[in-house]
Formats: sequence, structure tokens, C-alpha cells
Amino acid sequence: MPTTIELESLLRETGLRVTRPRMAVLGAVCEHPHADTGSIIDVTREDFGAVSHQAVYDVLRALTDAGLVRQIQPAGSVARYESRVGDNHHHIVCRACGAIADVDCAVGEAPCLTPSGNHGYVVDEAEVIYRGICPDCSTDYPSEKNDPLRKETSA
Amino acid sequence: MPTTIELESLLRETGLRVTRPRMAVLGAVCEHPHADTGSIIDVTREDFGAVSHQAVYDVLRALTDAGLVRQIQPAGSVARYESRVGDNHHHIVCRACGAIADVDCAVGEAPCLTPSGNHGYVVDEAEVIYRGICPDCSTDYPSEKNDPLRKETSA
DNA sequence: AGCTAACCTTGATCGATTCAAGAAAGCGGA
DNA sequence: TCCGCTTTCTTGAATCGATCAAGGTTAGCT
Repeated sequence: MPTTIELESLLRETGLRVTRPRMAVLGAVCEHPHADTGSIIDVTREDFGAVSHQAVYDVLRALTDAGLVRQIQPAGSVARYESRVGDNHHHIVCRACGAIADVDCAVGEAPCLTPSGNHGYVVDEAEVIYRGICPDCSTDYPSEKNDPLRKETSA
Repeated sequence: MPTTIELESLLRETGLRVTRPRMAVLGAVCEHPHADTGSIIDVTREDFGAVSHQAVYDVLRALTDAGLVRQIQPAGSVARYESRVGDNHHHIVCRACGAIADVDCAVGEAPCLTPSGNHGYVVDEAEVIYRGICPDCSTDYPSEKNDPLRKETSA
């Protein structure tokens, strides 16, 4: 969890004004990776007092535009935010409880995969979302499925 | 575009009743890959007359559950549907106009990638979404970015 | 200290989807 | 062919996540 000084520096260095809602939201995102907007609103209000929902939406947009925060949205989910940026990491989502964990990208920058046929597109990103069952939701899972020899290299 | 007989067979073989809305929606999805729900409602009504919005939502859910149709939802998009199922293919999305194209999966079944660290999850799917600019939105795009030697194998 | 543009507050609105109650119909069995 | 029943459809209401909008507040620059 970054200090107040660190949060202020992050904001100033990207040309953003230092305001109480911005400090609050950035802190909340740092402390709660992959949180959705409703959770960020709640946490922000618990930790820093009254903040309008519009401010949270605006701040998240500003932080994302500035590259301080990354927005993700796995299929079936609302928008979520994380402060881990710049390494093109992927995510793994639990089908049962919705838990999300980070997965390092083997390449470290986008795009990390090349489509087998790109239809003439200029590809600049390959987003990989792994899905499965997390340890907490799995009482007994077949280990054969984790056999690396049956699958290709990681994204 | 499948014939009426083929659509009926698809429904019967998966234990679904053959109803007019179901025939209509399945036909619409076959004819308009990656269409969103609103488009499917419009097309269904144009081609087959009055159908309630609730029926379309219910039919799409039933067809997806039955495996006849696949739901996708790239980040920033609403739910979309396609009839191409069973081959774990991926998608490429244009950042400018939102166009979506299919990308063959090099493996052909899920999961086609192994996460570099899986946090104890049992992974059963790796969804890959490529993003970039489609030919129609790109007036001149740098060919270097398509250099296959600088990127890893396709998903 | 003053000014200004950016930011925040408050409330309204919208689009996508789900919920809910009752009517309609597909299908199996007689 | 007819009947009954469960599934499906219709219609309208509700919810949720996010955006729009007008006006007040304030961070930062001069």
C-alpha cells in the first residue's frame, strides 16, 4: 500500500491535480486489486468519507487514461481496476466464485501472441483470460489437466 | 445459413423444443456472427415478425446452455453471440470500429495455453482476445508489427 | 490574493438485462 | 386426434452499471 507521498507523486508525475477523491480512489485501487466500481466507491467512502459516485467514475477514467491504473473486464463482469500496470500481465478467473488472480506474461509486453490468421488487422494486443476453478472452490481437482506437456507455451 | 430443417434438427438433437422464436433466433445468430442482443432482436423481428425481448434473452440463454451457440463479451462490449462452437477459436477486435473477426485456435480445444503461474487453479479455458486496427480503419499500418519472429506462437 | 479551468456534487437518464405474473403452445401419451 | 402439462412466450416493471448535465468548489498558476 503506497504512502500518501507516493500517491501524490504518482498523480503529479502524470500531470494530474492532487485532490482528495483522487488520492482516495488511487489508494483504494492499490489496496484492492481487481475491485469493481461499486466496491471502490464503498472502500473510498469508508476510508476517506463522502465521495460522489460521479467523482469515482471520473477519477477512475482519469487514472486509466494517465496509465496509473488499468481497467479490465472479463466476460460476464463489470469494469474492474488494478494498479499493476505496464507489464501486460494476464488474469485467471474462477468460474465458481469469480475470484481473479494475476498471471505473469511470459513476454512482458503487448502483443504477446500472434493470431494464426489476422484478417489484415494490425494487432497491438493479445489479452488472455484463463478460466478455471480456484483452490478454495475446488475440493478435488484432476491433476491431469495441469499436465504441461499437453498444452502450448504460456501467453 | 442453415435450412429450416437443419435448424429444427439442431434444436431436437439437443433436447430443445422447436418453437418459432427459437428457430428465428438461431437463424439470426447463424446469419449474423458476433451480433449483440439488440441486433438479434431487430433481425429476428424483421425476418419473423413479433418476438418479445424476453423470449430472445431466454432463447439465447437456452441455446448457449445447450451448446448450439457461444456467448462472447470482449471487454467494453455487451454480450454477443455466434453459432461457431466447439473449436475454441479466438477473436480479434478492431479498436476503432469494433468489428470482430474469428481467429482459429492453433490447438483447437480448451485450454490452449498454460498460465505461467496458476495459483492452484484448475484451468479449463484460455480465452484470447486480440486487439488492433482492422483493414478498413487503417490507412497505412506499419508492417513491422506483423513480424512473426518477434512474438511467440499463436494461441 | 485572485483567477480560471479542472474537478466534485447532486440528481436525472439511459441501455442492457433480469424479474415476475399470467397467457400461449409444443410435445408426449392415451 | 385430442388432452393435459410443462415449457415457453408476452408484457410490463424493476434493477444495475454507467453516463449525462448543470452548477458549486477548489487546486494550482500567476
